[in-house]
Amino acid sequence: MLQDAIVASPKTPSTTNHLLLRLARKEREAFLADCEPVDLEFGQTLCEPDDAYGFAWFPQTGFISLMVPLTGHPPLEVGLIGNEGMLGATLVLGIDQVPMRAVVQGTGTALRIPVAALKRHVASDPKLERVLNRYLYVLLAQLSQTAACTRFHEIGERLARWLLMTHDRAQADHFHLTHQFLADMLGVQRSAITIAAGLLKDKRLIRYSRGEITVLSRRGLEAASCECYAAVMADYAQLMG
Amino acid sequence: MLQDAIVASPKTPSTTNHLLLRLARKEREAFLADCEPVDLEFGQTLCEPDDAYGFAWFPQTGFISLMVPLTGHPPLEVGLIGNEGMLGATLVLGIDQVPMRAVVQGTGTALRIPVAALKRHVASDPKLERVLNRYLYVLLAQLSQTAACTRFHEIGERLARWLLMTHDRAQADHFHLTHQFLADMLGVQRSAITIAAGLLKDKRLIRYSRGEITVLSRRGLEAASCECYAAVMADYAQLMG
DNA sequence: GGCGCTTTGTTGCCTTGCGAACAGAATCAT
DNA sequence: ATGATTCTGTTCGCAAGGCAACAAAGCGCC
Repeated sequence: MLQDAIVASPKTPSTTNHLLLRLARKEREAFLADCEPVDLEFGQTLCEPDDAYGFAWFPQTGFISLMVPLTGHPPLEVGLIGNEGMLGATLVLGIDQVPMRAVVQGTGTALRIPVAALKRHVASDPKLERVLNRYLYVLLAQLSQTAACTRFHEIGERLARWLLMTHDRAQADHFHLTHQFLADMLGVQRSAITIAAGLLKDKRLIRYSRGEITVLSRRGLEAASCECYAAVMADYAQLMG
Repeated sequence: MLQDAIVASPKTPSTTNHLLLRLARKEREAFLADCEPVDLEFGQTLCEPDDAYGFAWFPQTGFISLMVPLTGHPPLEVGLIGNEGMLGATLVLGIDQVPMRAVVQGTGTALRIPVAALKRHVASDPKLERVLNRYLYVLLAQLSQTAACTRFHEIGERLARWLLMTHDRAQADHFHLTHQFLADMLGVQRSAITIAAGLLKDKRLIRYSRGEITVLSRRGLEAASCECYAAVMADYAQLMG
């Protein structure tokens, strides 16, 4: 999978990022020529709130969490970005920063493009602008949905939703996540995750051991998750196609 | 105050909306010529999630809540729009809808402009585009902050924050809000509001009786509120101010 | 003045989930 | 092997806030 992303002839670099795949061939190639493949390493912080961006990132196989830090509390995850999206969507607004912290959450690769180059491409390719605009809208929808979800839905439902989102972005049935890590993402106690995960395990929806989680039944997880998973997917499908 | 908004010579209509006040005089006049003053009535629903917009609204003295409905739960408020902002910021992305419900929450007036006219002005006035882009960014910041706030902060802090936000937008020390209404906004029990409001009353920060709330000490409310009030204000000031 | 509606005050029970602590199991380094 | 570390399972007490019910007070309407 990593191969798909970076092994390509110099003339026609390819990508697995869904946003970039929407561009016309010619513009995509021009865009990719300005990109640089980089490794995303688990735990790496790509930016802090109000940091100026130097680059935008288009994940290929890795994925990135958007987190809101509050003093005196663990940071809360409010968005997840994989190869269906990008980090830096607000650049299309002409604002070179983001109000959140971005942390690599799944090791893998991404394409990185300097802000100036991105802006140049946006100015010259209406289709690119359109794609980024739409993605920004989806991000907005995701944020608002997540706000309500975090308030009202129970840990088990939220865990199932989160596993599904990760499953989509990991592009594999199997990924590394400890209970502690999940607790941090959802903003809950570690022991609450152990209990909720234990229930999912009992229902044979997932298997796990020492941080290695395997999804056994997507369908089951979808039934166990709150409506928010489907809602966000529907928004994405409606706008991005 | 209502007078400011709608009494103006036909040649130079004026506005109290901060976004529109940022436009150059000539463009503002052209913009206002396409606007229609409308009354916002408490409780009125301006749009539902995924509705197509017919208009964008620029509040002058009224204000509007953005709410996320979840099945089986009361809808949760995630954003508040007064004369510092607008309803329909996503139009600048070329998307004629919003992922949330918009409900009038403070009776007053707004300027309403048809979507097509707004787009025409955005295309011809880079300053307008810039203002709307920046406002959209602020909205994004507000959403993410609110998501974390709703998760972690206590009812008393959130109530104080919410009263401050309303105070700013009501442009008066006095407004109509029952405990039940506050409970719906914050997504909590009515009796929890009675208790939290009782504490603020004991501290002489507010006074209230049968839905009529008076702010006695902004400073005190700021101290009683969580960091989120200041954070959102700072974002707004940094980008718009 | 009396009736009824709305708003606020208060109480008690219950659930969820937090905080903290500890035990066992798997993995890793030496 | 053996000890250290990391991860998972489990427990207990506790606090915040949900849920429900009801009392009292203010206000408007006849």
